[in-house]
Amino acid sequence: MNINSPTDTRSRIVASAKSRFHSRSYANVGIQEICENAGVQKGSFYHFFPSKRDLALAVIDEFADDWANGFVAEAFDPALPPMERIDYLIDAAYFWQKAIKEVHGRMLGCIFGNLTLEVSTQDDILRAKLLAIFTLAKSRFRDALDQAVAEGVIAPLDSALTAEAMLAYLEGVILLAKSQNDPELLYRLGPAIKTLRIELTSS
Amino acid sequence: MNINSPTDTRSRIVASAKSRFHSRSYANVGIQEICENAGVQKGSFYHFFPSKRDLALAVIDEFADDWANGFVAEAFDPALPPMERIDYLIDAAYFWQKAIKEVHGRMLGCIFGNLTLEVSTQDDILRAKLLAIFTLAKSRFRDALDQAVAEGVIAPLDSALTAEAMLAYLEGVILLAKSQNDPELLYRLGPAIKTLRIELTSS
DNA sequence: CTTGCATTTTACCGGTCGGTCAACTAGAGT
DNA sequence: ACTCTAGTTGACCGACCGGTAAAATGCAAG
Repeated sequence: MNINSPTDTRSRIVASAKSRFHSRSYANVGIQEICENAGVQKGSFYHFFPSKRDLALAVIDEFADDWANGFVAEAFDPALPPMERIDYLIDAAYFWQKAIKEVHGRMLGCIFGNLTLEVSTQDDILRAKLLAIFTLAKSRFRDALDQAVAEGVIAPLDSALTAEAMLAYLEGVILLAKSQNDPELLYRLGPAIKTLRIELTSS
Repeated sequence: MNINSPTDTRSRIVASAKSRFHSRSYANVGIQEICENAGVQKGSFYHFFPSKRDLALAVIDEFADDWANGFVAEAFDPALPPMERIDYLIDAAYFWQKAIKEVHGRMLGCIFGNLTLEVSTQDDILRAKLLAIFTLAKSRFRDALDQAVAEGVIAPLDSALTAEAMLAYLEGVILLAKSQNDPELLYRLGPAIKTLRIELTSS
């Protein structure tokens, strides 16, 4: 029992799966292929993961970590004026997708969105995991909106619903951009996210 | 060479594939399963479709027809005031997803969106087909916006970009609703589509 | 030196994948 | 009657699917 990773087998599996699930799809990528790319035997895979679904859960976790510790942490920096955080996030998403396309030749979009549409009718455990990621993202938007309202930067609104609407819009723009294989759509449509508003209903 | 369909084999295949691709995914549904459900032999399938992809193209076409001749035709009725068409479309999408969930137990979402995220990095022909569907949908939004501007109902805006933003928003809301398996999200977030605005840039 | 456990290797399971093929049936045109 | 062809059948292809099991390693603690 070593506190440091005794081997990097598990992480190589996850790394291989991350890029493949992102660039293709869940069902289209087999365990065999992942293992070959990671230089691991299939029996060894099943030592670390009880099933393919558990690999997907680990992949989602790692992507969520990358996301929370990467540009999203920068975008939602509390030191930034709240509405600028949203601009920053859109910018970051744009540059990220653009960078992926330059390297990979394709707009891969958002894995959370990709996986959601692929598996959420077939696997409630994966769906719940994805939903938790979206719920977290939504709360970042909401915090920014609440602060903007508190500072008088924007007029009062239903921050919970508007945050959800903004997240939906971001996912939708990424979807459409993927259908065009063109990240520039994010640049053109992204900034309109701040025009979305859902009013408070009289309680 | 009969102008009437000599048999309904082909249409039974497509009908079986439509419901399965919609409720699961493209990669997850095999030709064998489709054939069994349609009461058709696999060899017969390949008499009508050169490949699985061609079946997907036919499925997309049929869904697009359903869509264009169904509630979308009603929603985008030129007799309706332009902005009401958009309300109508959102309503129709909500009731449709709700009806599907009541029958099927699941929110299945939009097949065009589902397929886009699943296959568009792997098959440019399918991606192009899906893109054409989105382009058509976009033009319906745009026509409504142009007319609303002409009638002075809304302030001038960039109708092409705003139409695209609205379509993106609709797809995004459906995605999020699917992640929650709850069509009510469409009801709560849908109406905010009319708050989206992209201004004309000075030419 | 031995025990014990985590890891790895290798071979294997039944089933399904998308797709092919040759043989056969049935109906329409001549 | 004969031919042509669209449609249909069922067997078959190699490859791959997710997952299993047992034997072999390596390594660390006693």
